[in-house]
Amino acid sequence: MGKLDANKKKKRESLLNTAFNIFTSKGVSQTSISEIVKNAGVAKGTFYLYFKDKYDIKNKLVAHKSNKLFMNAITELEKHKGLDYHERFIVVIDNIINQFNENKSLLQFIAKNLSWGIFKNSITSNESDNDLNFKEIYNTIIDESPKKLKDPEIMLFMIVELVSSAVYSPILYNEPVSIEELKPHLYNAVKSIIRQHECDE
Amino acid sequence: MGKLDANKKKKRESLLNTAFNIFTSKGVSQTSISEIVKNAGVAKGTFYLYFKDKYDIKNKLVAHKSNKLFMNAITELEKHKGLDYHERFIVVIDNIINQFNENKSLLQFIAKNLSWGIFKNSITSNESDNDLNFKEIYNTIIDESPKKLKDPEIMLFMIVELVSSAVYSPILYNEPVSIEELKPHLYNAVKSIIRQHECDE
Amino acid sequence: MGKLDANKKKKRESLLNTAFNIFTSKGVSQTSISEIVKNAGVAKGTFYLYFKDKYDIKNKLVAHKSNKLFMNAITELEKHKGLDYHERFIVVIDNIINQFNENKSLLQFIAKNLSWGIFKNSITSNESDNDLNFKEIYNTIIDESPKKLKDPEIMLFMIVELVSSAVYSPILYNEPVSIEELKPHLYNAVKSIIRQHECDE
Amino acid sequence: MGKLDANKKKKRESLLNTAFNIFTSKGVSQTSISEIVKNAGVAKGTFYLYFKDKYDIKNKLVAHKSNKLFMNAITELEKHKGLDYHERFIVVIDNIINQFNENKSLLQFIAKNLSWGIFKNSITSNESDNDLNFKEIYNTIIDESPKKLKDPEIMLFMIVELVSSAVYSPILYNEPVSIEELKPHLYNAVKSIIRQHECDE
DNA sequence: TATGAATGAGGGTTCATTCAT
DNA sequence: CATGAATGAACCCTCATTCAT
Repeated sequence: MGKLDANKKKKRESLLNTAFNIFTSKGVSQTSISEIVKNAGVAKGTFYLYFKDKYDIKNKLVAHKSNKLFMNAITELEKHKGLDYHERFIVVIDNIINQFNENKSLLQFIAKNLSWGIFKNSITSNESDNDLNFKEIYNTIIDESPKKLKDPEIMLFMIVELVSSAVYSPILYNEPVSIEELKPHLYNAVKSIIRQHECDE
Repeated sequence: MGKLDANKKKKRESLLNTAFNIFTSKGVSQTSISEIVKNAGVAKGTFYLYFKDKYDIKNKLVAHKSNKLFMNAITELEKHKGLDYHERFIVVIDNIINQFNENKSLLQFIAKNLSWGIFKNSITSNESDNDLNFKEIYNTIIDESPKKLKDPEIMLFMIVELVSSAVYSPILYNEPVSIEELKPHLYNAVKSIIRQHECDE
Repeated sequence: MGKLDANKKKKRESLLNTAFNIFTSKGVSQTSISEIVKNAGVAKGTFYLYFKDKYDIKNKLVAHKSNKLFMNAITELEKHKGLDYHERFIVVIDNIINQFNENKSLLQFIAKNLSWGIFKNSITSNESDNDLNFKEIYNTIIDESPKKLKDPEIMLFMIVELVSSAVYSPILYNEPVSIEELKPHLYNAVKSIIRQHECDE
Repeated sequence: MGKLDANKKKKRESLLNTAFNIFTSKGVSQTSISEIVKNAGVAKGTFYLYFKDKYDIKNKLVAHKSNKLFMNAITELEKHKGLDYHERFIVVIDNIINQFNENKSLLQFIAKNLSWGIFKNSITSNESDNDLNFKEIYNTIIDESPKKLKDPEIMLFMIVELVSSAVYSPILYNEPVSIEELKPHLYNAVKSIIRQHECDE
């Protein structure tokens, strides 16, 4: 890679990082492109060499950040091969919650976009950025189950919605309880949702 | 009430109704005050006699609309005195879901604000608008239970989050399934969350 | 008319006059709205209260200025009731040429728009600004002729094109001759065009 | 000519052709250099190796295109040696009109610049492009006349202005009549202008 | 109270031009 | 010669807010 290409990459990265920081600190709609470029240390016109507009950079950030989020969770999962199905489920959820807990601005940024929409988009979209194959993950989760699952998609949907929605307030405001206090209840709820979708033989 | 007062009230109502319609059709951040007053048929300056800015009117609308939402659900609940505790819970949830289903722009408008935040705000805030006493409702729900509940607030929190999050996509996009298909699964999940919080004697 | 309305009119006039001056001194496409409002002594936003964009104000100026041009010529014509048809024709043309000669920036501004296009637009358009009825003038010119005219519209078209095109360079640059030197030749040419369209009986 | 020189010439030609196409399709002021180079398939910096700015390339195009226009007309004229003076005049005019009629974007592009200005510029300027000697043509036209002409320059001026102005609307919009309907009237007008400048002996 | 003309800061975007490669 | 990434001034336009009426 030549010096020029490296420089281009640096500029793009700088814009992405700066945009992420400002987006998380004051919201996307309150952020202006002027502010992004000023903080990124590039000229206004440069922004338009890399992104179409504010929403283009936002979408690329959402895709990029959530991709990393799931990648990390999958990596963690591979360390727990021995666990049973229900527990492996919890490992993934727990890892994601912990990532959010350690990086609250990440939570704030993708909270509104996470949940089912992201699964859908991630599976269908084929961004070059997107090196994670959600379809495969999805199938792996479903197929791994030792018992046959009734309506596995609905089950997964409800779990994703419950978790993504319920972690927000505890992590950010300790309301109504801290995330650590919530965890056992939440994981019990998840397990009971799974159990309800398992066919009895 | 004098004629003048009536006129005042009419202007305020007109602004609120118009703002709600435009907010739901094109989003809050895309709506300008100019557009609201033009459609409401009042002068620009008049807006500032009743509201501080766009976000003031938005917040008042959220409070007002969600208040009405719960009022309707409580009214419905009173028609089902005979049912047992779990079923009465479902009656409330079902009623709210149905309201959203029949008024999708309402869902879109308060979806992002509903969930636990609204309970909290509604309980603490003392808007003159706000004639519903959430605290009382909350206590009623908890106390009504025949069995003693462990951590009733966490239970309620998880139910509110699960329901408010999970209805959005099915109602608006039939994704991953229609709201009618989702309902039985969702209500089972709710019931099992309740069951987990009931103390065995 | 109240003080407010008077003020509004003054602002609008100021914008029109300023725009005309800048347009004629450096061309429409080289003129920015910023420059117009700065010289007119009003705020940028004010421009948009009165005009849609730069081309809106340009069109209104063209219509307004050419209207005045023809009005003056017609007024002059009424002083020469006794003259014969050909001479009355020349009176109108001569008057318009003299107006241009005394107001060279006017010539520069509407030269590109004058000619047949303006007749057409003026006849069809119904601007409230436009208090001159071109259709009527056109008919008057045609009907006044003592001899029957063949293809009167084509005759008029050629005269308008010849005159509007031929005066530009002599008035502005004295090229290839001064306008006064050109006049006799031009008027002879006009008369011979008319003569060719008169039916011999 | 070396391969490199050929390549240079090719780039320049590509820029000229592309610019002409875009200029005629959307107007000079609406065309950006970015668009020209993108369509010409060269880099942005390359434009500045050949032309000073947008108006430089425009002027070179006008000179080039009108030069070709007259060259073609002269070539045609040489096929009609036997005709008399008036008819040879008409042959030139007719040929130019036909060229415009077959290439309407050419008309649109040079219409505003054609007329007397082009004669003047073409005679005086000594562009390397400009291999046609207008001065010579001009003299030939004047000298060819069998009768002595009064003020031949004014005569030529009026003819050029009349023709160049009158063909625009008929060719592009068939207004007020088609160019074919206009031709006989126009040629009669031209002939009568010539006749008026011929000295009777 | 109610009005709406006026404001001007600040938004997004374009583009001619430069210059290191 | 040729490139195209980078620049930043300048563009058009919107809009929340004010204030004289």
